[in-house]
Amino acid sequence: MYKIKQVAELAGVSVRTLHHYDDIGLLKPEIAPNGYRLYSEDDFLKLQQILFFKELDFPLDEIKQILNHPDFDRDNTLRKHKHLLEVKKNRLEKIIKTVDDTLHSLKGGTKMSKEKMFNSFSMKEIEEHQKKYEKEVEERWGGTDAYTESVRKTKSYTEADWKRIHEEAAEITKKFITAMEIGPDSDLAMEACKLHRQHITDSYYKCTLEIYRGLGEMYVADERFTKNIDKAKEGLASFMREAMIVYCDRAEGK
Amino acid sequence: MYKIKQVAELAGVSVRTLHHYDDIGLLKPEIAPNGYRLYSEDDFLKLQQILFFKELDFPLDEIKQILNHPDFDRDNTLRKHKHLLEVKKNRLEKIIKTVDDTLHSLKGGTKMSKEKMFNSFSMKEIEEHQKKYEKEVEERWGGTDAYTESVRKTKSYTEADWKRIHEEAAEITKKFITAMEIGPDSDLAMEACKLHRQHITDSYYKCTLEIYRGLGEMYVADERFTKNIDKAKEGLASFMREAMIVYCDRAEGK
DNA sequence: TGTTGACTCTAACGTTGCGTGATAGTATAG
DNA sequence: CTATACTATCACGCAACGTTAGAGTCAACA
Repeated sequence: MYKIKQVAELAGVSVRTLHHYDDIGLLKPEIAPNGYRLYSEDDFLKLQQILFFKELDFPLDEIKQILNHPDFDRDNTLRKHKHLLEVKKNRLEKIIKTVDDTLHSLKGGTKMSKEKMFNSFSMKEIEEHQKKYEKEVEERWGGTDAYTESVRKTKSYTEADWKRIHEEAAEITKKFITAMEIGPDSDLAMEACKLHRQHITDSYYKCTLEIYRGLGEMYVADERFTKNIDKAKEGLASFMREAMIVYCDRAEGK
Repeated sequence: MYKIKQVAELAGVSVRTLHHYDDIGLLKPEIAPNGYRLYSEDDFLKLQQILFFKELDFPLDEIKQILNHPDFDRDNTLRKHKHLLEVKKNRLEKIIKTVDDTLHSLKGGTKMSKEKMFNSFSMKEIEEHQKKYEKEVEERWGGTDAYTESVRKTKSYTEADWKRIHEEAAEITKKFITAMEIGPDSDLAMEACKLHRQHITDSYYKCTLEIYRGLGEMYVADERFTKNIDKAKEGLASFMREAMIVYCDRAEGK
């Protein structure tokens, strides 16, 4: 475990930066009995990810959304980083070329067009890739509006908010696990679904029956979701899907 | 001549950005009778320089200092840009390498050291080059303290301040030109030196006799200074140097 | 045991470079 | 003459910290 100054020095960031990341819920360390922050090895890995995202000019809010997402996949993310960094490098090479062209032009070469003078500064391509990245994250969340609402809502969440949300989620997971012993159409399973759906609506975005049904499918169709959910109990994702289908069918009068 | 929206679109910056650059005195266009801003071809060249500096993360205050400096040399500056951009590109390549190393580590490769995880993010080398750049600019200004005072002072100058300063400078130049007809040790030449030195002290930094003497030497030793000053009249730089030496000798009782 | 310097905490103001919105004047096309 | 687009200034807001202040904690030292 490391104290804050040690982390700052090893990572090349300031103590203030680490305070800020803690305050906004991006990188929250353990707290010692004396109130000091204590950072783990895993915190270092997370910090490295954060710095990769920062290098690509992602805003901290968005980095937080991505890193805190249930289906966050480090390998996949790193591959995307590499690609975006190559795009950024290409842009830099274009700017260097523009410097050369400008030098040549000043030496009595042909006059440069405005387009040639300025197009290398454009962030368009990088922003397009960022948007594609965001869209990919978004597609797992059930809809553009839902995603937007989620981002808007979670933006203002305090530490206390997050703590409560995570506790609620843990309680709901317990109910689902207990219901696994009974059946996906049991009263307990239905109650768990009701609470689950309500939790998503309260904390993230309005979860319609359509979205909820699609979410159940995703829990199984996307193995990253499955793997993450099954961490709590093997087979939980599959069970939740079944229960969610029953819940939605009943709610729709089927 | 171009209106603001045209410039914004051609250069890929926002109208607000151009307003801001006007407000802070970085890029000041002509004003049409109807109050609209009008940008010239030369403004485009200047804007391109600004974007090169921005790409290298120079603060706008500093860009302004550099661009408004009497010995600003576009060729030399572009060569430095190219070099700094290469340094920035090298850093990016190191970050890409770190991504690869991290991916390899995650695949069961050896555990990465903290140093290996974080050292590529360092801005140290870039900052060192920026400092070297700044120091070079600084060395032409007669001393570290003088430079610092100048930056501090000019930071808060308004448009009206700059206008007055430039008018004063023009009047002083006129006196020097008239004094060329008489001699470097004439009363008029001495008066011009007195006003010149006072002008520098009032507007930039405390100009001691030592600094003033050194400035005179520089006006001739550095051909960029010479070229710039001689724009007003051929041979003016050399004449000013002689007059400044006489002025300093007399002030020191030689 | 007390002192001291280093390190830690929280709080809050300041900085930079615009984005955004409001209000009002100017220009041009229909 | 009207509507729309473009222009002006003004001012608040934002993100991501830097910086400073005041106070608590810890370990080394006298």
